[in-house]
Amino acid sequence: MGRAPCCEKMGLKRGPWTPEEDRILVAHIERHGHSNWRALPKQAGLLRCGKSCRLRWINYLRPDIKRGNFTREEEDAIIHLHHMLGNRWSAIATRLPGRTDNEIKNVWHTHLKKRLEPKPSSQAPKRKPKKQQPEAVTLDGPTTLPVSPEQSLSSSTTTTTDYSAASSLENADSFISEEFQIDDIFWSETLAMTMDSSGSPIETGDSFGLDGASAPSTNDDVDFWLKLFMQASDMQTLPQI
DNA sequence: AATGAGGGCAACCGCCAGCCG
DNA sequence: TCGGCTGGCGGTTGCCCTCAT
Repeated sequence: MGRAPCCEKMGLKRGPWTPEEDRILVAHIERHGHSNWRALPKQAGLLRCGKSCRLRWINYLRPDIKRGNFTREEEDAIIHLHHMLGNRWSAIATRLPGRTDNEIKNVWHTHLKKRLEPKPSSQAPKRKPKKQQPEAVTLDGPTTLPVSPEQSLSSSTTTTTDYSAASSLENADSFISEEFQIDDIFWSETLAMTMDSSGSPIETGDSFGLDGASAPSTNDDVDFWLKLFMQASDMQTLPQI
């Protein structure tokens, strides 16, 4: 299975897109669609490779892209979905309408991963957050992970980073919006709903690591967590997750 | 005011899987 | 069945901006 070259390197522009290129790409896609990314730039008169066009469209120009800072709910959703799915950013993105895998990946690496890392108490951040919109959450602040006793579903296993981080986060004393707390009641109800017919909890497996290589071992596991999370979304009055 | 450090994010790179002739 | 082509994905890079000194 030979590998096609990404694009013809010669004569193709790289780097940031100009407003004019954006306009051309959007106009072309609106008129003709994007049935063939490879042929698209030539048809549209763009000196870009098809991959670049696709990326630009998907990550930036698509009309349904939601711009702006991630909300607390979205960040919590990412944390939770990442716990479920690992580094499957596209899968996570499908659960967050308007957000792209690239964006989620960036947010994870720049904000959320740090947030979950245990913070040495003696090391206060030296810099203020770069920018904050009014509705934006404090990126360095604590989060409200849906941690509960029922996480023994997987706590009997060798989960490491997330739970320690979660517990440290739980100990944080900064403001946490009550509205988005997921408490024991939630877990009791949700888990009760996800019992199988025999009344025993669905086996969740033990492979929800962070490295992607240890993603859920079966589709059933993923389905379980996705179902669980969607139910959580319904119950927590989340606007859209 | 200058400058170096660090963070954020758009874009690129390389691999993989599926489709099709 | 095989091999080429394409779209899609995750990892990584590098530029630009902000902040601390």
